[in-house]
Amino acid sequence: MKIENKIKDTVAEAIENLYGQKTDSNSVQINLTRKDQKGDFTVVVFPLLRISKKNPEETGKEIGAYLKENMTEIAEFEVIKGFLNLLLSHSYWINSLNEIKDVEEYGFTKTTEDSPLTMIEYSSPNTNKPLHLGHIRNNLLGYSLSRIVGSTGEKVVKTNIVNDRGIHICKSMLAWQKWGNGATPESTGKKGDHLVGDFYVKFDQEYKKEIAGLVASGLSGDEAEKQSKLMAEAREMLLKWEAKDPEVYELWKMMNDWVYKGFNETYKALGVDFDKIYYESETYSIGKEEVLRGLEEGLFYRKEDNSVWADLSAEGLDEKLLLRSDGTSVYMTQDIGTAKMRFNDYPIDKMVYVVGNEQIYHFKVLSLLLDKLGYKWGKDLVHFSYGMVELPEGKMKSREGTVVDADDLIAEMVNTAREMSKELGKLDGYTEEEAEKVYYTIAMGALKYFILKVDPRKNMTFNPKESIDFNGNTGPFIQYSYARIQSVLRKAKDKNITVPDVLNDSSELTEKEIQLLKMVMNFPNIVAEAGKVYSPAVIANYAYDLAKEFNQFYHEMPIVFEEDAKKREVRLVLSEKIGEIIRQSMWLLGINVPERM
RNA sequence: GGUUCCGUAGCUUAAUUGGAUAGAGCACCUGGUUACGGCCCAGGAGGUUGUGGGUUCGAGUCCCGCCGGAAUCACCA
Repeated sequence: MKIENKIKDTVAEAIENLYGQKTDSNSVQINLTRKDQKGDFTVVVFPLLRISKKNPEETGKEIGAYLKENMTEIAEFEVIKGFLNLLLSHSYWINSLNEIKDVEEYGFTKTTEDSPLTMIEYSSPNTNKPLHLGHIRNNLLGYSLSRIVGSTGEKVVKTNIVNDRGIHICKSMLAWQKWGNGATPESTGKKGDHLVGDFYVKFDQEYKKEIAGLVASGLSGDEAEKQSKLMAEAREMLLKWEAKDPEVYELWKMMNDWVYKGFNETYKALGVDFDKIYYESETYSIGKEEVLRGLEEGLFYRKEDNSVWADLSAEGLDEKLLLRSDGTSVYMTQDIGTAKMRFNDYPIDKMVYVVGNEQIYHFKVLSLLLDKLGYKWGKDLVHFSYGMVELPEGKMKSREGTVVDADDLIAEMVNTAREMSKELGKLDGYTEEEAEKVYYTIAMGALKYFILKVDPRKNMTFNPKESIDFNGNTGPFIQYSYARIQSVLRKAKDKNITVPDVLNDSSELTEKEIQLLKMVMNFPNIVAEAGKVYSPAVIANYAYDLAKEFNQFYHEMPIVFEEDAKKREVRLVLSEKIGEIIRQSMWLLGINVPERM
């Protein structure tokens, strides 16, 4: 049994014995003791005064005395201002370490056949431009979430919905036809997604020129947009695409393939992957069918102009368009279709959408619609929304060219990591290839950690320079701490120091060692917490605290050079376990740790 | 204007879900350490937790009103 629960039970028992009233042990409030106070666990006595009818000091003392009497684990207690602080014995801590030291994947819950299945959708790119910093946040959050949820005992399916159709893609295609001169990724040496993105930009430029010309000839802005020939051509192309016009369709396939190749490179560099990819071009027609089914069942209604709507005013929302008057589908229709396909493919218990917070309203509506259409997870689907990524210079705006390209950013991070590592020269003896791998690990650790450590809901500012710092609350600092532990363990091995299977529980522990053990044993709670609130940031902050605490310990006392064998053994086992937990924590964030750096 | 989210030190952020004196990092200033690795330690400065009320033994956290910022409210995706 977990010690927290044992304390709770015993407190309940104490109350019954002392004051003659039964209490639910779950209502007993217990926390880890604040760092600046003596003690390990704290029982909050205020809520118990109602029962004891005595002052906080007295109540705390009576309960404390009872606990000490009845629990061998408790060595001392102290009551301060209504808080009962309990100090556990050294042998308790060493025995706890004995219990967990050989447990693999400590803190993770294994999935079984009957585990619930959660599907996590993330990434969801458009195929008309390359990925940028905003997508990076999405991908990292989604991937980390899938690992966290998967470690709390749930089955996870990672999925991606690719927005591979629509007017925006026709714009790129049209620009390529008009001004591309047959350019291909091979002929230009450009990554496919970048090449297509260039034509998307080209379209926008030419379109603006055309509008400016029309306005100069005396039209108003609105009229000019209506009269634009370019836009008309793009729309015409979309209609041809929907009609599967062979020429348009082939062009669409070819350009999308270029983009996918490019995306796959970026995904690989980011270290993310998917179990199942859906394409909007395959789901939008299913969405239409679903909407028509809903229409037949009287869930939706048709307006005079033939468009189809859902009335959500009873739920406090507006009317929502589901099919245009010309019968074509909108964003919502496609998401309904995708949901249906997924539901057919997997026995989904819970659906999580990792999508930016600008779409909160959309997902509120989607949830209601899916519920109406009879999907059991529709009502409580989770829209994991996150804030924007900004730069120190200000907001990213694609029109103003201040977007940070994902590939550029990754390359820049690797360069910085290489320069810094070379200066420090700890990789002497590594081959070039091995060293490159380490640079990459550090670069991605910096990038990923910096983005994942902040509360997802908040808008964040990405500062490349700060993120790759080796000190402070950064990924490389944690990676460094891990590498340092491995270095200590190697040293122990060199000196032929071994540890017994079971540590002797009679040795004394220092404050620092106990503090570290407490943190180690709190790891399972942290994982559970992160899974519950869907927050990689919880893991990130924990990993940092643990690394920092270890570094203090490392500084304060010798490990390998400790003369007393019993002490040395405890410290080695503790160090090894902390190394494992740092590795696991970083793994949950999708970050690798190097043996040396 | 309606709805939703956010507001903590110069900057980036945390706070065990309502608990003790709001805790870190970066940057800045003193000093000390630096056996296993760049670490680390002590101290200084920096906070009316946007603001005013309310609930509570107890509020950064819950409720209400303001102020500021963001997003959204399309036959765009």
